[in-house]
This record gives sequence, C-alpha cells and structure tokens, in this order.
Amino acid sequence: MPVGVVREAVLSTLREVLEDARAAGDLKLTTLPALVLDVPKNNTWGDLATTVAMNLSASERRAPREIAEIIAGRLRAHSDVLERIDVAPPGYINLTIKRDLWFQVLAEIEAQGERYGRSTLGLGKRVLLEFVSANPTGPLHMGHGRGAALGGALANLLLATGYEVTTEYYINDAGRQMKLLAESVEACCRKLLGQPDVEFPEDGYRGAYVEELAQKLIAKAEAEKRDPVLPHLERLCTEEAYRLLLDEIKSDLQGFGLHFDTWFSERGLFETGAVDRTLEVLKAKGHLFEQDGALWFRSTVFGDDKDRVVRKQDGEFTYLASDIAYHQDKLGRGYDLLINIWGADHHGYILRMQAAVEAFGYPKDRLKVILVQIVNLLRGGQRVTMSKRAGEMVTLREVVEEVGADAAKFIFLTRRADSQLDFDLDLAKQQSAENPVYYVQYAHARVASLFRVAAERGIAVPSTGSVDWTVLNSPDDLDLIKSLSEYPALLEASAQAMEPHRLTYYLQDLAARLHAYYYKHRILPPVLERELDSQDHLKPVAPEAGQGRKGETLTPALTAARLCLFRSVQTVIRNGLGILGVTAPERM
RNA sequence: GCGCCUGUAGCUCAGUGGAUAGAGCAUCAGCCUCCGGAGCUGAGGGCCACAGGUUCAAAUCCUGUCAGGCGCACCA
Repeated sequence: MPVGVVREAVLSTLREVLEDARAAGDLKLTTLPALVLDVPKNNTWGDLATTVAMNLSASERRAPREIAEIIAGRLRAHSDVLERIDVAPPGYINLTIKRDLWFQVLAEIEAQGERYGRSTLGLGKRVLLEFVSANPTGPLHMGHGRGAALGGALANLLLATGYEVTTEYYINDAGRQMKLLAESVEACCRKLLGQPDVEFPEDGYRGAYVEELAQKLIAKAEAEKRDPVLPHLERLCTEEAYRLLLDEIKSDLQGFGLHFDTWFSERGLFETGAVDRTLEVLKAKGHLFEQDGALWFRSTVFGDDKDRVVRKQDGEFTYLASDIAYHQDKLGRGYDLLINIWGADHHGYILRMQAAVEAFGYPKDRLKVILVQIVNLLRGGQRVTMSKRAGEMVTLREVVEEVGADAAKFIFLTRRADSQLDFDLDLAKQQSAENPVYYVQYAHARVASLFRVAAERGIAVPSTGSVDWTVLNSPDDLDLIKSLSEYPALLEASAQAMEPHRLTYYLQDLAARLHAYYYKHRILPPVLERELDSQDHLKPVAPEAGQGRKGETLTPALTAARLCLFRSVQTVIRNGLGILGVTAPERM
C-alpha cells in the first residue's frame, strides 16, 4: 500500500526484521501483527514509533520491554533507513529516520504531483455513493448542503484511494409528497387565475417558491397558447412543477461544484414495474405477509423493531416499497458497497433498509449509511430559524451566494458527520485566520505569490534533482517535510473511516506550519532600494548579503532548497483542497 | 417508554486502545526597514459528564446513570 516513501521504507524494514527474528527463533510470531506506525507525541522521542512489542507481549508470553529490545537490536542493522532506535517503557520502539530519506519525500511529491497521496487501498472495489437525494418539492437547504459537501469530498477521497466510485442522486418524483406539491401549486395557480375560494391543501407546501412556480406554469401554458389554461392545470402541476424544481436543484448543485454520475428516478421504478417485481421476489422468498388488508415486509426477521407495511389498505405502495426496489436495483448493478448519506432524522430507516438488503441475500454491511447531524445557522451569534412549513428557510443557494462555495464546503467539512454543526454566516464571510478556509487558501496563494516574485527576479524554482539538501538543516525544515510525508497515510485513514473532516484539520495544521516557517525564514534574498535600476526592475543583491530572521545566511543553495520545499507544500495543499472540492487560488 | 447521535479548556470543536489530552476563538503580553500582517511568537486556562468493568495500557472498548439533540406512521 503506497503510503509515502518514509513509511514504506520503515514498514518493510520492520517486516523484514520480524521475519528474521522468527527465523532465528528469537520470537515465536505465530501470527504477524498488524504493523502500525504512530507519530510520537513528543518529537524529541523520534520520528515514528511502533507499539508492536507491546501488542506481541501476550502471544509471546514475555515482557514488552524484552521484545522491544530484540526488535530494536535487529533494527539497528538497518542504518540505511534508521538513524536511531530507542526503546522506551513500557515497550515503545521509537525510530529516528535517516535524514536523506526525508528529502526523498520532496522528490516523491515532485514526481507524483497531483497524484501524490493517492493509493490503491480500495483495490478497485466498486462503490455507489448516493447522497443529497432531496425531494424535488422545494429548494435545497443547509442540511442538504452539508450532505452535498460530505458526499462530494467522500467521493473524491474514495477515488483517490483506489475505489471506483459512482455518485448518484435518487429523485423522489413519485408518491404522496409529489401529489401534495402538485396540489399546492395547483391551488396557487387557481388563486392567481381568480378563483379566490380554492382550498389550499392541508400540509401543503407554502413559501414564496410555490407561488413563483405557479406563475411560471401559467406563463408557460399561455405561451403554448393553451386557452383556457384551467383544464391543463392538473397535468401541468403534476408533470411540470417538480421538473422545474429539480432543474433548480441541479443548478444549485452545479453552483456548488458538484457532479452526479447518475440521476435515478423513483417514478421510473413504478413505470417499469420494478416495484411489483421486487415485491414478487420478496414474496417468493417468504418475506411478505398480508394483514389487516395491507401487505407487510417481515423485517423483524433481520433485526428490525417491527414489521413494515409495503402496500397500504388502499392499494398504494409506501415509500418503503419503492425504496426497497431502488436498493435491489443498486445491489443488482454489482457494487461491492452501497453508501447512503442521510440526514440524522432518518436514522430509523437504517435497520429496515439493511433488512431488505439481507432479504435479498446480501450481507447487511453491503449497505453503509452515513448519518449527518443537523446544521444550525447562526447570524450575529443568533440562531436563524428554519421552518419549511412556514416557508421561512435559508436556502443553500442563498448561503453560497453570500459566502461562496469554497467557504461553505470547507466549513461543512470542519466537523464529524456525527456532530451537530453551527454554521456562522458572519464567520464564513470573514477573510481572516478565524475563517479556516481563507487561512488554508492563503497559504497556497502565499506560495504562489512568492514564486511570482521569484520569477520577476529571474530566480527559478529548481527541480529536486539539482538541489543540495544538506542546507535544509533546521528543525523547521524537517518538521515541514514530516507533515508532508504524513499526507498519504492520512488520506488512507480518512478514506477508511469515511471521514473527510480529518483532511480539513490536516490542511489547517500544514498551513499553520507554512505560515510560521515563512515568517521565521527568508526564502528570497532581500532587495534593497538602491539596487533598483532606472527601469524599476528588481535586481537581486549579492547572495552573501541576505540575512534571515535568525541571523542565518541565505545562500543561493538555501533559496533553491526552500523554494523546492515550498513547492511541495503547495502541491499537498492543492491536492488536499481538491479532495474537499475547494479551489486553491493563486491570488486572493 | 424504546432507538440513534452527542457530552473533552470560558466558547466552538479535533483526538484510528498507547507516552506529558490538542487546535481555533476569547483573554493577557509581544512581533512589520525585508518574499502578501488575510501573517507570526508567547502565557494562562482540563476530576476528557458521572459510576463501575475489560486491558500491560481507556477520552477512546463494555455496562449503568445523568444531561442535550433527533427519531419512533398503512408520510417521505
């Protein structure tokens, strides 16, 4: 598994040493444990640490300390990779990496560029990621936005770690909600056409967008010269209203920088008879029964709390029926894993959907549901209330227009999905360090700016092959490189946990290190005013004239090495932001 | 009542069973002759909700209690 040159070198060394120890009879090693390399809490202890000795203690029936000493002794023969090996109580093995190896990280980043960090962890497994899937009964709101940001980032993350990902939006364009929408719009139309006594459906959709929709439909009917309009209303409202809303959803998502590979229609499931066929399959397998005039799915067999109705007394299918058909369809398309991102208020549906998955003969973990907790919108520190019924809500579009897609996405991804999120509109607009997205983007832009200045002065950013690494000898240099080297392992861990938010934290940390380094160390030689020639062209001063903040002498070799280092940081920030779906600007 | 999620610094939150629990904000004290101050440095601040248990090792796993959020339809 490619997790960067440093970890790969250490892991293979460790593996080799353990094999040798077994061959020599030093250790029994009946099973080879999973080798985990941690970054020690205190960087004076070493660069990487392994707890393998402590984990082996039980099976070897020896003190962890003893085992650690055996492994450490053998590791000391590998001075090509490891500079120092220390055993710390109760059985840590702390490893200090040979300096030369660190600089290979920069060469690796240069060689791989935008591919740096990618891996084959997923082994090409096929994943179907379904998210947003909001009913086309109104505009997208902030909760959808969070699901959208998470889904987009997760898709990129899985793609980067070797999965084959398809993104899909399930359109609930059938059923009761659609009917309600049609009735609501129709009532609105009639009112607009001068029928003041029309009854607005109870539980109908209100809000300004319904009226806008009504106006659009009337305009459309008139444009098609349908006169009178009234007889066409019902058809228009059921056939056209949701399509217009769906178009808006599509354009909102596009404005949010999201792309879906497939749009799957619920209506289609009914039209092709898929729902009927699905129920036939379940019936044949003995998972359905009739009671009180309704048709039930015996989901309790698979661990659900109670059995569920799939066809009501009145003969109509429930939402669950088409949803089961939809999931059967997905399963039938041959994916290794189905991932659904749902709002936390749907958590009660997980068991019954997994029951359906099992009923079709698949393991229930073939379906993984990620629940996203609610978003609280804050303005001026006050909660902005959102009520769909009353039509008061802040839409995703409005927020994106106000704060930008980048800030919105990044903020959505600064929390675990499990955690409720306070979205502070004022903070999101603020362009300062308080706003994490600007902080990270600024790090990228700052490097770009530095390169522009360098170019103006005729200083090229060299390739790693021509750089003398021995000049990068401060702890700050190594700290920065170590952060860069952690990126591939971080991506793998994030993908495995399906937690893109880890990446936002990593990027903030990397950006902070870059800003600190930049402040502390000079990269380009200073230009003194007297060096400006008559055409105002900047000329570099003599190399030996440059003094860094700490009094270090800035040589051309050091400038070259640091430019190279910065390019690597820039690449990693750009790659990371790319996975989050956030742009990496050259200028801000 | 049952289920899911959450409880970590004054606030908002990170923290893949490992060492002395971290970041941002807020507070206080500092840093621009120079590559972008949209930046940097430092200080204070913690019974990781509580109580048991598992483990060589628990903020992390298990059980219970308390508190908050969200669900418990022949709606979607």
